[in-house]
Amino acid sequence: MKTPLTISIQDYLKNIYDLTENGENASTNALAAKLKISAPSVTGMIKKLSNIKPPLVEYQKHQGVTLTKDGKRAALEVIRHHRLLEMWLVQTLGYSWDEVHEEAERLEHVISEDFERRIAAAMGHPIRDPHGDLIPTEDLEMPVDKTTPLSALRPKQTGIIQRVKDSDPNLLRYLEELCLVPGAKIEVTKHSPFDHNLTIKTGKKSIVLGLNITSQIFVEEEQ
Amino acid sequence: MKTPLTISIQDYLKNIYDLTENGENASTNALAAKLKISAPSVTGMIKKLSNIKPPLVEYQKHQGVTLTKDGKRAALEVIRHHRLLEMWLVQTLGYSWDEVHEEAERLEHVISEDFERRIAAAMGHPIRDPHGDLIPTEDLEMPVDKTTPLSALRPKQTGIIQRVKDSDPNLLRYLEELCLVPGAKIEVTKHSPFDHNLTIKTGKKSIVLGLNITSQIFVEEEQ
DNA sequence: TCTAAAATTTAGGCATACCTAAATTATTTT
DNA sequence: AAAATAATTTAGGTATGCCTAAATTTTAGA
Repeated sequence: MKTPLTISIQDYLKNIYDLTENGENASTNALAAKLKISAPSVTGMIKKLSNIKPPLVEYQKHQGVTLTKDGKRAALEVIRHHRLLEMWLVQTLGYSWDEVHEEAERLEHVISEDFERRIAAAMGHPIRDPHGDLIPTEDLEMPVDKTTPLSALRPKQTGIIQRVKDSDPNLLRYLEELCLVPGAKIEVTKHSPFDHNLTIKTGKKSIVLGLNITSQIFVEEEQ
Repeated sequence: MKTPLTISIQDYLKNIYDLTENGENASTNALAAKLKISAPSVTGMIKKLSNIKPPLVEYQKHQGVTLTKDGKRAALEVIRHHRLLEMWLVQTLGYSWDEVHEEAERLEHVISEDFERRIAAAMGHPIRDPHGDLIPTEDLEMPVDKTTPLSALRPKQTGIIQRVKDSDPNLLRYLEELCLVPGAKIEVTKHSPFDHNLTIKTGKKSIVLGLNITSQIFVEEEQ
């Protein structure tokens, strides 16, 4: 009997993908926090995912989990759905980039492969979603991200914003007001050594941004 | 504690709505057949739905169920989602009318009210879905259908196809080939009394249709 | 009207996916 | 290195929503 990829399982895989992108194992607690589920529940599901026929995760007690090839494919499928949907909602229904996440979060689990192909084609096979996150390709490869956190730039360096982490809708709304959105050209004009504040010039405006903001913005360096 | 409208419950309510549209109660077996679920499971769910705080169904043992006001509202909400989604999939993603049902069936349970409003507005608040089924209004009233089954028409009578029952995708594909789709003008030219076949003229073609087809097509009579 | 068939319900189970409390293992601090 | 703390797992439970088999009720036929 094949284990169906339930919505719960899809959510686990997607979040394990996120937590293991840096190369580390996903810890039980970190997963529990991301999924807003108790740690014992996570342990239970992890065990299950590591024991099904083609295992979806690699698990050693007390060591956290990583995705297997199969698990990674399944995770990228969900992530592709999510990011295509976000782009679709913004482009065709006028959602703003701070509103799309929740809607895509529910739709991602129920759309067909046919639907996925249709919206991808209708949008001309976009590379990034509205926040600039890279969209896994149709054959489920994750493109390599070559951007740098804005926080790493220093005065005189310039770049184009490619991506903003979409964790907080309020931050997104704030950045939109400041026109700090993907595509915007920026130049760092000042760096404050102790608080890590950066002064950014975008268009005609100059703005001072703290590290908790500049670490969420990723740019493609120019020159 | 509020009982959440789970996907299962939404499916029950929607199907009870269908089965009770004629004024009769929905029988356990009929519901089980429509939902493709065993009869005992249906009995169990029905009992639950009739016992929750504002009951969603009215139930008497061995008598079948009807929807309460609350149940009807919830059912119409799901049906509105379904029909708006079908229209939207056809209009914006090029789905054909025989393909949309399945996709809408899954999406209907997860879209937000915001999403509903956006697609309704984007399409100019359509009255009917691609099969001609009436779409419940935003305040969840079901418009009155004034169409007649094609099977009730007799020679010389003419009409415009408004609706085709969407139960069988193969029938839909067949009718599409014959251009018997909502909006098509037709004229009945012959009636065979014993087999109830009707000969229909549409455009330049004449077609003979059996009762199992003409009873699935609904027209607005002219003159 | 009585009986056979059909419809429905009761009884008892199962899988999924969550929970809390308690036990265990790992890590840090002193 | 022992003790304190943190992370994780085990144990035992719950709600949902489905199942089959058996009992019961209703309906319909002779």
